[in-house]
Amino acid sequence: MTGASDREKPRKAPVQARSRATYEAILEAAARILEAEGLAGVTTNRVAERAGVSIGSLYQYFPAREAILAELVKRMRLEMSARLIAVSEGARHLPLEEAIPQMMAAAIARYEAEPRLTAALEEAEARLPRDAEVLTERRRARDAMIACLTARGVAAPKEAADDLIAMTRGMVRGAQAARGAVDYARLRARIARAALGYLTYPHPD
Amino acid sequence: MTGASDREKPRKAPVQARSRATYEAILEAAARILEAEGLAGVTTNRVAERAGVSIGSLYQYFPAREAILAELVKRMRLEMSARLIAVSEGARHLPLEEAIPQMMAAAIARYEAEPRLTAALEEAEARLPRDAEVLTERRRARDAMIACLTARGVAAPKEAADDLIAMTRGMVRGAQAARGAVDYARLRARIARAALGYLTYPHPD
Amino acid sequence: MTGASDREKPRKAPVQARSRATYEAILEAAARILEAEGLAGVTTNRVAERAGVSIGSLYQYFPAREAILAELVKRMRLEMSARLIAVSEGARHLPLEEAIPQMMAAAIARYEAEPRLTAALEEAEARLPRDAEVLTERRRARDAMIACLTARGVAAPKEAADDLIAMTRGMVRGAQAARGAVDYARLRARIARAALGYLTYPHPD
Amino acid sequence: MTGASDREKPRKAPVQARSRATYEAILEAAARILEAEGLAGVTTNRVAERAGVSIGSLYQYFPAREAILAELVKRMRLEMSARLIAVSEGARHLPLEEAIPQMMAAAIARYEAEPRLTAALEEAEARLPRDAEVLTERRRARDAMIACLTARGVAAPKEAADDLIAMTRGMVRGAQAARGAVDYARLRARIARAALGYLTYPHPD
DNA sequence: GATGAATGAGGATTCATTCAT
DNA sequence: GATGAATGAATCCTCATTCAT
Repeated sequence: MTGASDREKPRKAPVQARSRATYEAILEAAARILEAEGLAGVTTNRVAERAGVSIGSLYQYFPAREAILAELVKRMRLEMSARLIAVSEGARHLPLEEAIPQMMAAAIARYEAEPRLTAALEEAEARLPRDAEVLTERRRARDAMIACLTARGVAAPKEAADDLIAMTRGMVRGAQAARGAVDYARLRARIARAALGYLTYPHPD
Repeated sequence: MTGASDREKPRKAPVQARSRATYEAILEAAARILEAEGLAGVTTNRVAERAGVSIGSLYQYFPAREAILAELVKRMRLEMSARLIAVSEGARHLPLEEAIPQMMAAAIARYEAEPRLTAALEEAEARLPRDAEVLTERRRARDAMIACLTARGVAAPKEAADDLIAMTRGMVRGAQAARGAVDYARLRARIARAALGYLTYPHPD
Repeated sequence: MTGASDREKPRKAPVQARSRATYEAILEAAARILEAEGLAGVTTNRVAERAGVSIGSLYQYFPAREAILAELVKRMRLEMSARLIAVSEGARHLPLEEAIPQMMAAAIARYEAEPRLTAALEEAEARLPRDAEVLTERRRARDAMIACLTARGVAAPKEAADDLIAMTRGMVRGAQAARGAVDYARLRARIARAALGYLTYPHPD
Repeated sequence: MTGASDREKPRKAPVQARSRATYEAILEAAARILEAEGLAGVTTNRVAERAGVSIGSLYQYFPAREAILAELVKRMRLEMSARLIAVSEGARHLPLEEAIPQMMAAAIARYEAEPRLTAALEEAEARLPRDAEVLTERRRARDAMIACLTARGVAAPKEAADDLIAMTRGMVRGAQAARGAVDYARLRARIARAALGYLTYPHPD
C-alpha cells in the first residue's frame, strides 16, 4: 500500500561504534552534496568519496541510492513533526492569534535552518516511493495542526490544516526561490498573517 | 546575469512550413512525455522518436535537450502571464472581493487544465538556468497582480503580490499532491478566501 | 508462458549495411569469447571491445547482455533443426539401420564443427528464460526424429526420440570433456550403435 | 598436471569438534543454496550467513569460494564411486542382463535423491580446475564399470564404460530438464535398455 | 580463534551528443 | 537538410577477499 520496498530501508543497523560512524558519515556526505548540488548530484560514488568511505561500504549500509535519501527524508519529517508537536503542546492555552504564529514558525523552522537541504529533501520525498514512517510523521504533524485548530473552534479543521501547511510551504519556497537573502522575521510575520487571515475571513454561506 | 546560454535557445527560427511543423512536433512530443512520465522520461531519443523525427533533426532545431524544455517553460509562462493580464484588465472596475477570486482563478487555470504537465514544467524551470524571457513573463504576471492590488489601495503591494502567488502555488500543489481527484471549484474558493484573508487581515503596527 | 521478455529480443533489426555489419560483429565477438572462455567471459564491455564497437553501439542492437546470447542460441537451434530435418527427408526411404546413423551424425554435426562454442551455447540456453523461437526449433528437430522413428514402426516414438537425443548429447559431451582430441568418426559409429541398440533391444513385457 | 592449486583445498583440517561443526555447517549451507539457487547464488557472504558463521571464519576454513565448491564436488564423486563399487561387487555373479540395470541404477541414484544439487555440482565441477581427488574417484567409478563389463566379456570395455556413463548422464539430465516430474522407475528401465542395447548390438566388422 | 567492517575492481546499462553518409 | 549509426562518460551495484579489533 505504501510502495516502499526493501530498497528504501537501511540494510543493516549499525551497532558498533565504527559502523555507526560510517553510517552517519554517509548520511552527512549525502546531505552536504544534496545541499550544494541538488538531487542529481547525489551519486553513490560521490557520496562514498565525500564520506571518505569505499563504495562497497556504502552498500553495506544502504541497499540502494534511494535508501540514503529515504533515511534523510525520514529524519527531516521526524524533526518537523517533533517540533510542531512540541509547539502545539506548549501553546495549548494560548488564543488562536498567538498559537498560530508559533505553529507557523515551527513549520518553517527547518527551512530557515537549512533552506537548500530542506527543499532538496522535499523534492526527494516526492520522487521516492511512499514510505510508511514518513507518512506517519506527516500525519502526526498534521494531527497536531488539526488539534490546534479544533481546540479553537475553527470550522473544517482538517481542510484548514492542509491549506495552512500548503500555503506556508508555498510562501517559504517562494521567498527562498527569489534572489537575495530572506528576511525570516518578516517572512514569519507574513505567513502568520496569511494564516490568521485565512482562518478568520468569513465563510460565504 | 541571467545564466541562460545558447544551450537554452532554439537553434534556428523555423520559418518554413515544414520546419515549423517539425519544430512543433518535437515540442508536442516532449510535452506529452513530460506529462506522462515526468522530467526523467524526456530523453532526446525518445522525444525524437515520438515526434517521428530523427535524432539528428532534433538537434538541428534544438542545440541541447535543455533547449526543448526551456521552450516549453517559456510558453507556459507566456500563457500564464497572458491570462493573468487579460483578467486583470477585464476586472479593472471590480472591487477587491470580486477581482481577487478572478485573479486567483486565472493563476491556477493552467494547473487545472494540465496538472501533470504544469507541475513537471515548473520542476524543469527550477532546474534550468534562469532565462531572460521566462523572467520577463514572470515579471509581467507579477506586475499585473501588483497593479490589481495597488489600484485597490493594498499596502505593500509588491510583497503582497509575491505572497499571493506563492500561497496559491502552494495550495494547488498541495491539493494535487494529495491522493484522489481534486475538486477545483472548492479549491478555487479556498484559495480566494486565503487571498482575501491575507489582504484584509489587519497589519500590526 | 515462455518467460522470454523484451530483454532477450534484439532491439532493432539492422537494415543498413553498416548496421548489419556491426550487429554481426557483436555476435561474432560474443561467439569467439564464449568459445574461448565460456559464459562468464562474455561481458558486454569485452564483447564490444572485441567487436571493435563502442559499448553504446552494442546496446543499440541488444537491450541486454542476455539478448546477445539468446540470438546465438537461436541460431544454433535453427542450424541444428535445419540439418536434422534435411537429413530426415533425404533418408526417407532408407531402412532404420541406415537412417539412424545419418540422423545421429546430423545431430552431432555442430558439436563436431564447434565443440566448445556449442557446449557453451547449450549452457547459455539452460540459463536463459525459455524462448519461443528456440522452443519451436527444438520441437521441429524432435518432430523430425519422431517422424523418422514412426515411419519405421518404432514403439513409443516420442519417448524414443527424446532418449536418443539425450543419449547422443551425453555421449558427445562425454567425449569432448575427456582429455585429448576426439575421434569423431569413431564417436559417430558408437553413437549410431547405441541408438540402434536402444531401438532394437527387446522391450520387457 | 591437474591444475588444482591451494585455492581448491580446505585450508586446515578441522580436527576439534567445534571446528568440525563449523566446517560442516559451511558446506551444508553452500549445498542448500546451491540446490535452491544454483551456482550463482553461492556467494561467500551468503554461505557464511546461512551457516551462522562470520565471513572471517569461513575464510579460516576455506581459502576461497572455489574451495567450498570443490569439497562438495569431491564428496559427490566419492558417494557416486562408492555406490557404484558396492553394486559392482554385490552383482559380481549376476549375468549382464541383471548386472547392468543395477549398475545404471547406482549411477543415477544421486540424481534421483538430489536432482538439483547434483546437477549444480556437476556444473561446478566443469568450471573448477581439475582436482586430483575428484579424478581419482571418477577413475574408481569407471574402473568398477570396466571390471563389470570385462568380467562379462564385453568388447572394448573401457570405451564401453565411458559410453555407458555418458549416455546415462545424458538421459537423466534430459529427463530432468524436461518440464514436469520425472518418473524414475521408467527412466531407470529405459536407461537399462539403452545400455543393454548398446552392449549387445552387433559390432560392424 | 572469531568477528564483521571495509575494500575496490569489475560488470550492466543509459543517454546526450556528434558526424559520416 | 535529413538520417541514424556510433560514441563513451557516467551511473548503479555486487561480491570475493582482507585485516584491524
